[in-house]
Amino acid sequence: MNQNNELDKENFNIWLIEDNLHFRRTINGLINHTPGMKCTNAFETCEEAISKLQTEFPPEVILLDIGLPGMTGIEGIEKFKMLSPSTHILILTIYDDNEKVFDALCAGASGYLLKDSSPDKIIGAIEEVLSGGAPMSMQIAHKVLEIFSNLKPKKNDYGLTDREKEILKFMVTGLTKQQIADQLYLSFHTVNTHLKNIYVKLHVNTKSGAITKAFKENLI
Amino acid sequence: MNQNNELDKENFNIWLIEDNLHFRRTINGLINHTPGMKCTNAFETCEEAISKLQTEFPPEVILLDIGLPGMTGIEGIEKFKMLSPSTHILILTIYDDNEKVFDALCAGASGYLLKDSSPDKIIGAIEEVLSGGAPMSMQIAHKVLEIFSNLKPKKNDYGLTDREKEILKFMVTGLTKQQIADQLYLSFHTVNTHLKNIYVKLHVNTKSGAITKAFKENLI
DNA sequence: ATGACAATCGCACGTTCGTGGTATATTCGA
DNA sequence: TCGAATATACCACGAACGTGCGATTGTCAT
Repeated sequence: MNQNNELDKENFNIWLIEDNLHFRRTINGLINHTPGMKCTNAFETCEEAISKLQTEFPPEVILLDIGLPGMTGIEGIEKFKMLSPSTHILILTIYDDNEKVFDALCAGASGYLLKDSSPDKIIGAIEEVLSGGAPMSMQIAHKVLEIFSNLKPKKNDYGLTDREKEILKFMVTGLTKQQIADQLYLSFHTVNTHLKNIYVKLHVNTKSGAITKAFKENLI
Repeated sequence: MNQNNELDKENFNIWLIEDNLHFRRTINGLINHTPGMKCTNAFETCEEAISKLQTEFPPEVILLDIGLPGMTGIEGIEKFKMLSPSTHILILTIYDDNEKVFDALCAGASGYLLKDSSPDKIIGAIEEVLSGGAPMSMQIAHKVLEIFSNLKPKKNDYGLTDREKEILKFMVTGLTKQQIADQLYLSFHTVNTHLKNIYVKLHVNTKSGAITKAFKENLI
């Protein structure tokens, strides 16, 4: 164990989860014909892989399809990441809709490949994951940045003044009017007035409404 | 204009914004020695580039440094995107901290390269951007996915029951207890009790606090 | 079948909020 | 220099909230 010759040989264990038999065999063969990699397990479902995790050491990389029968790949990612956080999960799927991509990456996937990727790309992606990268198909990378740019609406601040924004921030922390007044060395009445003005500008009439709007429209 | 021979020749205009003279010259030369690309302008600051945009047609791609004197690259991205939404902005910088990466991509950058990228990679990235991709250095891609996985804490739901989560959702919409009761065909007292229990579980004691927590911890 | 939990309903009391007013000082651009 | 906007402050009253006590019903696993 001390003389770890696995690392010297760079013989990495890779698991494959893919319900399509043909594709499973193809990828399996591809990996096993690559020096330094070994596909030690190939499953049809996440459930099988998870039960195997109880008895075997986790692999360095799991190649995972998303559209699986039974447990969906997204749920699978979360499970795997719980059972073996250091295992890299590389998505290999036909799905490229924003929702799936977003969910998979949020769940902790280390990369996302589309199934039209060439064998070279797939092997390259595994290597990239092993060296700390985050391989993505071109389309996926594009989608990822798209998601980012939609992440910050940051549009109109409804004409809130600086003071009003400041008070809004305090509101969000859950303070009462009196507590906000104390924090800012103001009179209760002043804070009260500011709140009234904020409500008008945000078209709400409760603290709750103001807070919800603040979060949804990135006013804070 | 109809016989658009620019596209046939694939002669793409590229602008460069970079305050380091040496680097600017290097990249400039690199681009101009690549068939199909032309670095038609090289600036030291975003301000210069923006004023040029008033009189010249925007380029297909802008290579942009982030650590600039005057207007920061992030602000620059927003300005460029406003003036010419179709122009791709490719970040080329030494900065790789999460904050900068996140802000740049949210602002609308189409790619993010680190300055230690090889000339090949830089040219390749420009080509990738032009063909609808989103090139990123390996480290950046990794950070991007890291940001994603931190995006959804989605951890403990504080043991809220289904009913409590449902009521929490209504709370977020700004309804009063009585209104929530009406919506769910419940007594005011029932809703009141649920709120009390929610407060205990979330460790808050106001609607505002519950809503804030709901947003911050993705309970909704 | 017994206990734990969830969901429902009730009352009372003090606190906080939302809203209708009014009013003054300061700042700042037209 | 003269409004307009902003920040500040005050009062009063009904509505809504937060919290202390209850209680009954059903489910579900031990």
